[in-house]
Amino acid sequence: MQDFTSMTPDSIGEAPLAPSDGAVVPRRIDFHRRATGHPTMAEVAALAGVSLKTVSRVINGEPGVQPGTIDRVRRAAQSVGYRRNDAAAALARAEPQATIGLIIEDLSDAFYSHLTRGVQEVAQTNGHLVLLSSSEENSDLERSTTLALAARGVSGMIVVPHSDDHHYLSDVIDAGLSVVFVDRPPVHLTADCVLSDNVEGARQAVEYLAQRGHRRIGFIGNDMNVYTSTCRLRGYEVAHAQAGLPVDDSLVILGPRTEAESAQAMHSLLRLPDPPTALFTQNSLLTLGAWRAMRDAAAQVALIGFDDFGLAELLDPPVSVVAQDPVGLGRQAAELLFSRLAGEHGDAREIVVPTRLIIRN
Amino acid sequence: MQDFTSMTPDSIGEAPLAPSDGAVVPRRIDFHRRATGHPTMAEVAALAGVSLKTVSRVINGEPGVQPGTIDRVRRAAQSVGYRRNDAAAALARAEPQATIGLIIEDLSDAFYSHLTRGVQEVAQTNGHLVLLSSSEENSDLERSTTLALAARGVSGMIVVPHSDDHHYLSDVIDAGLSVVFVDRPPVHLTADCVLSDNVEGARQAVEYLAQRGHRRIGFIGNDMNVYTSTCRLRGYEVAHAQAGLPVDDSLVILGPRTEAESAQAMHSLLRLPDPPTALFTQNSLLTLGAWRAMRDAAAQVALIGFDDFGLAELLDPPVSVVAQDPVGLGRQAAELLFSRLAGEHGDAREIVVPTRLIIRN
DNA sequence: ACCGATCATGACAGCGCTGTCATGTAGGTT
DNA sequence: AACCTACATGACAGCGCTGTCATGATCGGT
Repeated sequence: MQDFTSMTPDSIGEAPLAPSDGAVVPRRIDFHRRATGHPTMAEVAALAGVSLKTVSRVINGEPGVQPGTIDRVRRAAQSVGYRRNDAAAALARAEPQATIGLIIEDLSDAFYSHLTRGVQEVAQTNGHLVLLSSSEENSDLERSTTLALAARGVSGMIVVPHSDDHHYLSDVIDAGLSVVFVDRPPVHLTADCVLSDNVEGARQAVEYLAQRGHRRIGFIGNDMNVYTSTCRLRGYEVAHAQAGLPVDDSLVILGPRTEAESAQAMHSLLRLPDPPTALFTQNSLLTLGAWRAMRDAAAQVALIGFDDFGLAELLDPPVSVVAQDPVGLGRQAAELLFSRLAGEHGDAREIVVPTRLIIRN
Repeated sequence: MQDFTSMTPDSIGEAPLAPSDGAVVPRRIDFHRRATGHPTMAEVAALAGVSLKTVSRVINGEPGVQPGTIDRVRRAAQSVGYRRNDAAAALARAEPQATIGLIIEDLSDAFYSHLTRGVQEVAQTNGHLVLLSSSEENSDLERSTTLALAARGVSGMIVVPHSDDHHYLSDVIDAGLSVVFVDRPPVHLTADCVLSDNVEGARQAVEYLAQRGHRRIGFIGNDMNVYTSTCRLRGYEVAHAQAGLPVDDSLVILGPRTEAESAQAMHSLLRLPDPPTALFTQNSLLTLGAWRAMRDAAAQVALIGFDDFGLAELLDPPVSVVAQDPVGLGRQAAELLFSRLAGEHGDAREIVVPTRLIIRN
């Protein structure tokens, strides 16, 4: 402490000025520094009159440095606004940076943004940052973006997969990178994944309708290339089987992807000689389309949609839903990932997050 | 090409096995490699029988390598699943990684998730990834998270500021890091920023109401600590002035932050001896609260809310709004940031993104 | 007063990669 | 044949940092 005051002025004044032995002295060093912007540990060390390693010790809170020295280094660091270069630190430690990658389809979709929030939350508690990337429902982009994340040195990643084949990921996984899939399982690859209970959620909804006496229950869903569609249709079928109801194929419409297409599908259902008295829709877009069609036709059809959406309760009539828990999905996926990062080995796990039937009326 | 086939077998078989000069040979190297996971350029080089630098040339597509060599290196890289360590590359180049930071308050808010999408889009086109961080409306967190991003070596960052003082950022900015503020301007700091046209948007809405003959127009808004509140209230006042209407303070309620509080505020307005015939609300949460209160009271009050929200048109009655363009805000902010990164200097710029009055009825 | 133990500190190599410069080789010129 | 000019390739230092080990100083014990 006491030699701090007597020492600092010298070291401060001296070290940074040093060059005095020639005219061709590379001022480049100084110049270079400006390019990167940040001051380095070496500069702090020179300022504080200690070795680089001692600065490293202080910055990282390692023990075995005298209080006086700590103080001196801290002040020097303060005075030049030093901040550690995490990338370099990670490199030297031969470990990945505290960052996890997240690949989703479309952030403007509420489902994904909530999922992202869940991931972000858990990442933050674990002192990690989230490197975000959007696949825009494009398989090539998903692939390249995934590999880009891997190259960026993330510790692990969470993927909402879109492409049909995640084989390309096995290299990355073999190389020690943990990957957790969420919302849909990986294809051609076994890996951790976190899913909504699609079959059961759909089953419950349709069961509810059946219990209320409905015998003709329609289904509007995407085409069967989408994993969730398949599951939710299965739930619909299971519920029928359990209720002893036959599935009438004319009530099952697969294909619509937009709200308008769904509305059209609903109109065609309503025009049937023996139209459905209830309807189950497979996602919120389709739900909304069907709802519109019902409203326009002033039809009295009981509706339950998969996936909740804002204001569903404020519509007239309000919309009952099978609510997923996107934030929970994200959280669980992140927690699973961090448990892997913490060294938990063992077989790939599949976590199923329950859904909740919300009847609004 | 032709010497490739004759050469590969040798080099492949030989190089990795090399150690044969002692018993104490550090197998640790091999061990270490497994820890990081990824193979390195050195390994690819050994495999291909070339120098590390040549591998670097091939991987980075630098010119001046013979086609045959390129091929050999490519195959070697393929065979071990090589992927470059971007962090190390960035370090060696003494430049930041191709990553921009984004700090927002809450991803589960549609406004922010759309904004994020805009940023993400532009980042992707520019070959950058987005490092996401949430401030959770907590100033300390905003501060620490911002500095964490800076330490992570982002090229620049986009901030939706929450804290009242961004002075702490000036160090970072001085160090050469570009920062763009979005949705709200920086405080105690001049820097680039991208804003919605809050005053004008609000003014237009209130002007519209006034033109429709309304003389008593209410206002429900947050307290005045929030930048956007201030602006939107100003727009309300300006419209009154232009229409020659007095502002009746009993019609202006500041403070509500939740939907319920807004509903309460609306109820109290309706109980006034001379209640408003129209209402302007300052954000979608407050809009919804007021709408609920109006519906519950079966009151006939013309409503325009700032900020659009999903399904506003499906409500009964539908809700007119001043729509912002959150994706556009994000895009513009990112574009401004990239123009800075591209070397565009000059004074701090302020970009104002227009709003759009959407009358639904 | 001597010796090993304890402690604070520093020197140095190396993380995985790139920039710079040196080296060696093949081809063309006189 | 001697020379110069590309050109392909490699050796080496260094980006900013950390781990390991060495060094010198300080201390108590006998």
